[in-house]
Amino acid sequence: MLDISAPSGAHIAKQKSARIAVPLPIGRGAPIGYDYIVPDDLDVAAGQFVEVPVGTRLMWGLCLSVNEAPEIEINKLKEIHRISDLPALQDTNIQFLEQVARWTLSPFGAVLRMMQSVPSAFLPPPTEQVYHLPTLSDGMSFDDMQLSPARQHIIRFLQDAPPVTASILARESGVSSSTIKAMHKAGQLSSWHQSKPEVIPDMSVVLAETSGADEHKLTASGEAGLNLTSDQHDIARNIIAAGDGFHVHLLDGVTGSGKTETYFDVVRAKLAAGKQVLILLPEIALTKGFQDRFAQWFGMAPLIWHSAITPAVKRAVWRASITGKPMVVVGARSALFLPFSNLDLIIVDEEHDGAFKQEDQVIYHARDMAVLRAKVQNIPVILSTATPSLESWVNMQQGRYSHWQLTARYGDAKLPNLSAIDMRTVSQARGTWISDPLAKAIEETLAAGEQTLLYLNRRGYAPMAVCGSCGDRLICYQCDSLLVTHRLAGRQICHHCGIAQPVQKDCKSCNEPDSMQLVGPGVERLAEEVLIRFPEARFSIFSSDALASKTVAEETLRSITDGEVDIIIGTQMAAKGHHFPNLTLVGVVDGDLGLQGGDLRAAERTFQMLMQVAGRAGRGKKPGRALIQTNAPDHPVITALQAGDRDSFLDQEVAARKAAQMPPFGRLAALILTDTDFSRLEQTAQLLGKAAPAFQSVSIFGPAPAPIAQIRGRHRIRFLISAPRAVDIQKILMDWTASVKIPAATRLQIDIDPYSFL
DNA sequence: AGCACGCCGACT
DNA sequence: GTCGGCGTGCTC
Repeated sequence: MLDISAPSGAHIAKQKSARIAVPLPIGRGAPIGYDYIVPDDLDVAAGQFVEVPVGTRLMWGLCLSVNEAPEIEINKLKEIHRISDLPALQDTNIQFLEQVARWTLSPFGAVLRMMQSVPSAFLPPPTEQVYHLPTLSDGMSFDDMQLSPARQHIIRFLQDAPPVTASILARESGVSSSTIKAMHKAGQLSSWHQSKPEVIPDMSVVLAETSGADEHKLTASGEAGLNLTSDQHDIARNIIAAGDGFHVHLLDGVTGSGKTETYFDVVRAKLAAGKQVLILLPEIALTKGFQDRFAQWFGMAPLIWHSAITPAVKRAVWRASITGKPMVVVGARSALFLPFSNLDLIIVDEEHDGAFKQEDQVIYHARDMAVLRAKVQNIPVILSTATPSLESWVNMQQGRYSHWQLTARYGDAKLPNLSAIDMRTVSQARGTWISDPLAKAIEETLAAGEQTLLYLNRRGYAPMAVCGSCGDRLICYQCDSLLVTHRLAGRQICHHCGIAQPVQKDCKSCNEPDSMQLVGPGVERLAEEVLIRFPEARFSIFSSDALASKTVAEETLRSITDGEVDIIIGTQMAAKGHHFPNLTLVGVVDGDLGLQGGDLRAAERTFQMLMQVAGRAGRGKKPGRALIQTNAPDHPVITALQAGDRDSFLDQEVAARKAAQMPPFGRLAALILTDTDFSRLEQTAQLLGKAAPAFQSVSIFGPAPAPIAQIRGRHRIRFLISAPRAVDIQKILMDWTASVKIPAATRLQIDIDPYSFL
C-alpha cells in the first residue's frame, strides 16, 4: 500500500530491516546473520523462520531481530521473500543454538542447520486434490451427456461416495488417472484442495487415559511390569519433587534394575501436565525392545527421530515440536536439535555411551549439549546408566548432580558371577581362541540347555592379513588402517571408509604368490572354532554385517529368544539393549581388546563394555556367570569387575585423571587439519605450529599425524591442547586459528573434549 | 554448504 | 577453436 500523499522517497526511509541467520557454515565466531528489507506486507518478528535470497538461491533462515530504523543503506539489501506459518522459535532455543556454537567453536549457521533439518517443514502441510461431482445447471443430467463407459463408471462411483483423491478414484473405479484429468478439464468433475492430515500420533490419547487413573499405573491393563517397585516409585517421586527448574539427575542402576520404568513414570507426569519430553538413546539402542516397553507403558508408540525416518514423519514431528504439542520423542543425538517450544524434560539413556559423540561437521557430545539445553531452558535432565561416565561421576561427587541408585534386579534375577581366565597360564593351540576353562563352561551350559554369548568386538573373519614372506600388512590405500577380511562376504574391507576388495592371496609388495596369511580372530572365525569344538551346538553370529537386513535381524532375534540357538557369537551389537532370558554364560574372548592404545578413556570404556556384556547373563530367573579371558588379570579394570566393585574402579580412575590434570579436571581440545594434498597440509600445520600460543599453563602437542592418519583420501594432522579447567580454551583456539591464513582446500576442525586420541 | 566465476586439457 | 575439469571465493 503506497501512500501517495507522502513525498516520494519517504516510504524508503520508513522501511524496516531484519537480521536473518542463514544455515550456512560461514564465519567461525563471526557476527551472525545478514540484513534484509522487510516488505510492508510482511509482519516479521524475532524467532520467525523466513525465506530469503542468498546468492543465487532461496533458503530458509531465522529472524534474529527487526530494526525499525535501519542506518544501513537500505537499497543495497535484498528483500525477505516470505514467512513460515509456524510460531516463532522460543528465545531460549536461540540461546541454546548460540551456546552450542560458542562451546564447539562452530559457526552459528552450522548449528542452525542442525535445527533446520527439515526444510519442507516451514510451510503448511501439503494439500491434495479431492474430486466430487459438479452441480449441474437446471435441466441437465449426466445421462444426457453421452459419456464413455469409463466416464460413466466414475460418475456412478462418485454418486454415493464422499470426495476422494485421484489415486483412490482411479483405483476404485478402475479408470486411468488421465481420464480423471480429462473429465476435470471438461467440467464433468469438480475438485478442491484439502490439507493432508498429519501422520503424527496424538499424545492426547495418553492424557485422557492418564487423568483419574491410578497414581502409578498408566493403563488399566494391569499387566505385569506396569507396577513400580517401591524403590522405583520413590525415586520417580523424588525426581518429580525436585521441581521443573534446571536439575541434573544421575539415575544409576545395574542392567535390569528398572531404570527405564522409573523414568517412564516421570515422563508420564510431564505428559499429563501437557509438556514435551525428549528421550535420547545412543543410535544402536533404538531397538524394537525399547519401543515395545514404551508401548506397554503408554499404550502407544513413541515418536521416533533418527536419520532414517521418512520425510513425512520428520515433517510432522518437527512441526509438532515447535507448535508445542504434548509429545514424547525418542531419538538419536540429532533429536536434541528439534525446536521444542514446550520442552520440560530431557532424558539421556546410557549416558556413558560413546555414540553420543558426533564426530562430523559440528563436533559435539549429545549428553553434554543436553545438559546445556536443560540449563538454558531451565528444565530437569535425567542421565541414566549402569556405568556412569567419569564426567558424570565427578559432577555427582562434587554435588552438581543428584544421585539416584537402583540396586535390585527384577524378581529373582541376579548379577552374574564374574571371573577372569589368565591366558598366560593356559596353553592355547595356534589358531584357536577359546581356552579350556571357557570351553568347559560352554559344555556345562550346553548340557543344562542354556545359552552362551561369546563376546568378541571384532567384525568379520580376521582383523589382519600379513605376507608370510615379507611381513607386509594389507592396509587400505586411502586410509592407513588394516583391511579386515570378511569371509562370508568374500571381501577385504576397510572399516573406516568402507572400501572393499576381493580377498587378495598374493603379496603385492614382494610378489610372492599365495603368501597372505590371516591373523587374529573376528566373529566369523570364532564361529569356525565353535563349529569344530561344539559340533552339536546351534550357533548364530550377531554382528552388524550378519544382521544387515531387517528381516534377518528380526529372525535371528526371534530364534535366539525362542531357544533355537545355543551359542551367540556377537560383537558389541549383542551387548546392548537385548534381553535373552535363557542366557546364563557370557564368555569374553578378548578382555584386553580396547585396553590398548593411548586413549584417555580406554579403561573406562572397556569397563563399561565388559560390565554391559556381563549383564547379559542371568537376566531371567537363572543365575548367570561371566568369564573374561585376559592377559592382564591384574589390570584395575579386570580386578574391579571381578570384585564387582564399580565405585572403587571409578574412584581410582578419578584419582588418576586428577593427578594428570585430565578431563574433567583439566580441559582438552583437538585441532584437526585435513587435506588431500599432504605437502600443502604439512605446510599449514608448520605454520600453525609456529603461531601456537605460549601460555605457561597451556600445553600444545603436535603437529602430529592424527590417530587415523588418512581417511577417505584426506590426510590428517592434529594438535592436542591441554589446559587447566579455569582457562578459556575456546578463546585461545579462536585467537590462534584466526592468526594463521589457512588455504581454502585445507579443512580445519575443532574438537572440544575429544574422545579418541593418542 | 552450494553455486558462479575462472583458468588449463581432450574433443564433437 | 569449445566443453568441462575442479580450485577459489562469496553469500546481506
